[in-house]
Amino acid sequence: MSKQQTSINNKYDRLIALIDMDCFYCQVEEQLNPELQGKPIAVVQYNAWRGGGIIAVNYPARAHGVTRHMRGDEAKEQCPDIELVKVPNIREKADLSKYRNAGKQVATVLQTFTPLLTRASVDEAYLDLTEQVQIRLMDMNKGKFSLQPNALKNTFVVGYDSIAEYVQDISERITQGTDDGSDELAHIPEEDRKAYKKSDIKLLIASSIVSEIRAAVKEQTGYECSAGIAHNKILAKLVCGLNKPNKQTILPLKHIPQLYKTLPVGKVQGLGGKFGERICEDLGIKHMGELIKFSKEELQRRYDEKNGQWLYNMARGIDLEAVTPRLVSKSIGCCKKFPGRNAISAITTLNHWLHELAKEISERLEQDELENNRRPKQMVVSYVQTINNADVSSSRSVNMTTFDEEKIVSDAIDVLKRNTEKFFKSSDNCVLNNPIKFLGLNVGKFESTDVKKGNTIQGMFQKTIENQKNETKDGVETSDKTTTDCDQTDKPEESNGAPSEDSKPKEEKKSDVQESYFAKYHRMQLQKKAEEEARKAEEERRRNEEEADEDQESDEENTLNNDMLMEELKQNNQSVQQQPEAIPRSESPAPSTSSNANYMESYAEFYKPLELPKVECTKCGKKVNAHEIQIHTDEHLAFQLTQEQRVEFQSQLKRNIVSTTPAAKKQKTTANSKSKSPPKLASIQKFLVKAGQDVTIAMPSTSTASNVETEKCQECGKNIPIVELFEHMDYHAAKKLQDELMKAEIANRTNNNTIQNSAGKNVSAVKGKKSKTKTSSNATNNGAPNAMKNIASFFKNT
DNA sequence: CTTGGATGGATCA
DNA sequence: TTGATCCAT
Repeated sequence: MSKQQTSINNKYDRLIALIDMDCFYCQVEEQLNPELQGKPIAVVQYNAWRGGGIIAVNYPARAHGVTRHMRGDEAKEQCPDIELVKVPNIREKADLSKYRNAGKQVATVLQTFTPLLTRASVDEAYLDLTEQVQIRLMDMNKGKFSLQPNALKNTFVVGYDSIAEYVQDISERITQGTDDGSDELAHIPEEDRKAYKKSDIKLLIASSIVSEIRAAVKEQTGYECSAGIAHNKILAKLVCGLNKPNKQTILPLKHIPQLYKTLPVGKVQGLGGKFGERICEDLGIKHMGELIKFSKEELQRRYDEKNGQWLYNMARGIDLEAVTPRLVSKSIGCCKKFPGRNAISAITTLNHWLHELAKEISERLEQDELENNRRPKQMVVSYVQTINNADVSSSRSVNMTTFDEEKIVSDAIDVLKRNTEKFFKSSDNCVLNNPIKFLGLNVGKFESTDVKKGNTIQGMFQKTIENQKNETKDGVETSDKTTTDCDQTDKPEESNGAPSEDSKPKEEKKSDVQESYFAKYHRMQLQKKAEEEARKAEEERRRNEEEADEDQESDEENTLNNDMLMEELKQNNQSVQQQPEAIPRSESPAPSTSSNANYMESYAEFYKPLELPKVECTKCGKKVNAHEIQIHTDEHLAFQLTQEQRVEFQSQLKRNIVSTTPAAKKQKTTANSKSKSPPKLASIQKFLVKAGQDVTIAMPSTSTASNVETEKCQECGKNIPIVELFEHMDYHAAKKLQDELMKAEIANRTNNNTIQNSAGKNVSAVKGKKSKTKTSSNATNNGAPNAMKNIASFFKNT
């Protein structure tokens, strides 16, 4: 099945963030060994040969010119002070479980903000924040939320010198009204204008949420990350890399062309390989911007319908791929290369390595089952052999029934024998006919072990919710009539100190219910730790031996006494490396984009369902589309869950609202006191009317059919059809923002603070033209509460 | 002497 | 569905 797509009509409606951990492995190591903090480090695996292969470099080291693709020794040359941290070996194989666990920890935090996230890799996740932005817009409207400087910290905007200019730009466009922006909008197709106009406000709000997310990640895990915020995945990913580390970048629609102008085609995800190269050659282009010249027909003719359509869209900054909720990987695998002479040629060697791989798989599966209640149905054995000097890769699958190591091994051997012609050398049935230079075991096709719910998405949601319920059981019970805004009573702040040093995953502490699960989990952790210790000792001993041995053959051969067999094979394998012709194959895949209808249906499951049966939410009483109820409930739960974690934020936020601006204070009190009574006409509106200025965002017309379900707008008292409520609230929120901005302008006259763009790291191509003078005082607003200022302080004096 | 190694996702015939 | 291949980090 093709990937889920959103409707082309929603192309500017979604708010997507990519969160990417900064040099993640290094951060993990630094946290594990605080002595390393601040020093240049790199993480290497297998440091026997030339200092080992670098798999991560921290920023101090990068400053010295150390990059990945270097060996440890080269890094030392570049940066003599560098600390090379070696990935531990388990069973003579690099063990990355540390990083997997750390990644899981991060994902756990991310999950509390939205269920709509895809874990893209161990250190990256896509989040769809569309609904959260809507909620926040409403909160803003109710005065429960206002943008604070902290929310804009470390934030960059493509095309602007600073976030301040961006905010100001938004402000100006709002106050100047629709007509003034028509220059800009003139090129925008009529049907897109509405979304286009709201884009910047929403991106800004999304960015403020991302700020909180990143702060929460930092607070709860100790890890720093960067983020990109845009209307789709690919652009979010793209801009995430623009400012690093520990920064986030917004991509406004308006500046996509500018960004594209000098953006090498290969930078776009999906175009980094052969397909991208082929495009550049075929079309004689280098930059994304040049792609816009080509018609959809031509692109489709050259590259097939799907790829052509996708390219056509991408050239316009459009990517419709949905963020599908997925927290756990679809497959679990491990593999190892046996390069050159190390190629496996003896059956005993093969057996040995299969056992090692099987052990790892089996262990990880056990763990996985505990955590995720699932078992794989299938195992894939993949291998690369050298057959008369050419590499041949193959893979075979077998059904999987048990995690038993022996069974896994024998199955693997079976498929190998079955599918490798003349498995053994004719002379000797101990020697493989074709040496194996790569071996991998991969399991997948998971099946839920939870018999009640299948492994349908619905079921998984259900289960997630149940887990969360259990974890919060002692906390918030149902029945309280809180809305999703979750206006909580202030709790005493508990200093959520630095992340604990102990290496146990955080999940453990989360709860004391579900004894058996955690007991089991804990036991496994301890056991694993013990085993690790033992292995470390063993490893240490062996390394010492190796170091004594000047002629560094690989560990494997030393361990296995099949040198003679190897020698025999060396003769045959005086390999000439052959460069396979770099002829582009047939259509390389690009992310799919068939613009067929009905993706809305699939996407809608997670986003905005159309008219369908409704059910009443037991928590807020709101009527929700039936198949949306789980997500809706999830939201409540997410808020409940994160209450403790976020109470600090929230109360801080409130204090700031109260303490910074009298106006904000007033807003807040009115918001609280009015409760149900029809709101007095918001002062903004009056102000606006008085000022005789147009509003950018016109009050959306509401349908008046009598049979639609409506809800009374808290702000203006009108009955608004539920389906239009979000949009309606947008309208108010936009005005609120405008109000904020105007107040800010006023305040600005007495307040000179500006926000400083911390580094000149902007992509040169996308630098804004306007470079207004900035005060050079590095007005940091970190930390100190009284340094927290209202958004007003972010305006420049012009 | 190994176009980095381990890992995961996705596409296509 | 399977196996080969590509892509990304």
